[in-house]
Amino acid sequence: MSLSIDRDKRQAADKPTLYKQIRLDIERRILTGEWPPGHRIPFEHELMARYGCARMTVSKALSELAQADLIERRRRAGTFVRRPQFLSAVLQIADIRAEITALGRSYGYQLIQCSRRAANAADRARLGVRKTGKVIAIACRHSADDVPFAIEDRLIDLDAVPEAATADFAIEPPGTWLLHHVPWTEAEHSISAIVADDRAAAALDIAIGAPCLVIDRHTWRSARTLTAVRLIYPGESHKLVARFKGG
Amino acid sequence: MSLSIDRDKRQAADKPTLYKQIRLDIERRILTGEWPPGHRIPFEHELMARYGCARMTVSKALSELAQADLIERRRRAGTFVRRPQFLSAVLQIADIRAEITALGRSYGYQLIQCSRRAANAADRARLGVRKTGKVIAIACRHSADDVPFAIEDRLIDLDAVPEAATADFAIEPPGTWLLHHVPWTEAEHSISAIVADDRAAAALDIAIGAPCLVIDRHTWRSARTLTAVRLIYPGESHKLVARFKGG
DNA sequence: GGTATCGATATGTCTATACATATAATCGTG
DNA sequence: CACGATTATATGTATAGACATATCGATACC
Repeated sequence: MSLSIDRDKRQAADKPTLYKQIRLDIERRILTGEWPPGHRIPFEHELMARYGCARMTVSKALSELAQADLIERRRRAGTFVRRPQFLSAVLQIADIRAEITALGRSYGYQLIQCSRRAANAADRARLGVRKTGKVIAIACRHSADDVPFAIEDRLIDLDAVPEAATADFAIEPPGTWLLHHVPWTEAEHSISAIVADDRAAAALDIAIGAPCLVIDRHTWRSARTLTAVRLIYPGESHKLVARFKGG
Repeated sequence: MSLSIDRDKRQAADKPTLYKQIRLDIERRILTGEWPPGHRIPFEHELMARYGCARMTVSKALSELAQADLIERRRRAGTFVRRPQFLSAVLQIADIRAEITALGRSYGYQLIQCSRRAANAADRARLGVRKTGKVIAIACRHSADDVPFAIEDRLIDLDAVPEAATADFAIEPPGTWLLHHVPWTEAEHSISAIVADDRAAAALDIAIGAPCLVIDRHTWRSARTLTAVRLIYPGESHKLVARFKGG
């Protein structure tokens, strides 16, 4: 009673289970435009009949498609193909030490400067806080195979992260320490390009005026600022790569 | 370019069902580091006992976490916490026209050059294809409120996207046309920084040597290259912003 | 016309059970 | 010991049935 299902011919990788066949079949119809955005997908009981299976099985296929944001399910109304999504990229950025070691290169770290002070006006502006308080200001450099990889300029709000007072940033990079000790709930990246000034050029061993990629990252826990960091990478040697799926 | 970003929104007012509670509970333990990468999550039968439910219920929770790449499940061995993606941002990138108009600014578009030709060696390398075939090469400029916003340099594989031959890229930007006519399954971004050469400087009305942000985007449908595009933005006036949640 | 109620309906969650399948661990044999 | 065969086990898929829940539409009421 089950009717034949077109199999994806370009990859015969894993064994097709029924719910995966259903998922791929629907996915194909959506991606080819046969079922355009807004189209109502057949009801679960219709799909049960079409594929000759139990409702839980089609439900599993549809749930995965919903989790992948390809379709939208509404009680009583039915299941619908979602509006075309914008390109959506998952940018995965490990901390720098993990990133370099993951590449199989040796990681080097030099603390350039680390001071503890009462937040001045510039610090407060950068952290986006109003009250005065204590901060730690850190400048350091990361290198891969002894070649400068990035320089880091960081402020940590000591009132929000009091444990940071006990950390030794001469040994462990602040980014790594924070990731392992401080849970965060929100972050914001701002990526831009600058040309190297004399300080950056000297630290990165590049020419003044060379292009650099800049990541400004601000991290919060429940609306409370934890840290603000600026990372400067040589722009020609470094790339941020994001690979993703969409439809 | 203020590529806008928000992260998933639909977790807020969910009534806690059992499987969701289980999922959130495990998610929390992973994100707080209580269960670090490589840690073996309790077996399904242990979780059944802990939460007092059927195996299908914990299985559903674990399956969703596996689909989100937070955990890895191996038959006979168990379920393990994956190497965390420390920072992961969902960048939602509209095509440039939609982006500019969404900002309430007027969109302008100028086609600089458009030609159809047999792919030369450089084209094939850029598209990552072996066979010779026809391509469309396009250069154009996007502006917001009559200020240059970005320049675009694009190749379209005509064998993969034959419909592109009928499009009029003097009227509609190629990115917009593609987004509306060609479904894609995979894409890759590479973000880097360069300094403006004379051509970019002239087109963007900036100084030669000024920093620029570059996005190289490659798009596939089922392992078939569709298009490769390089977008160059003035680096000081535009930023890629990603805001997201995490743990 | 406007509004409150209520029933029908599609999805959402959960259970208990069954068998399939991949593979870590063990056992047996040369 | 080395190595192939066997077994135990955790996950993977599938089922039928039950009840929950959101909500569209119609009906009744003001």
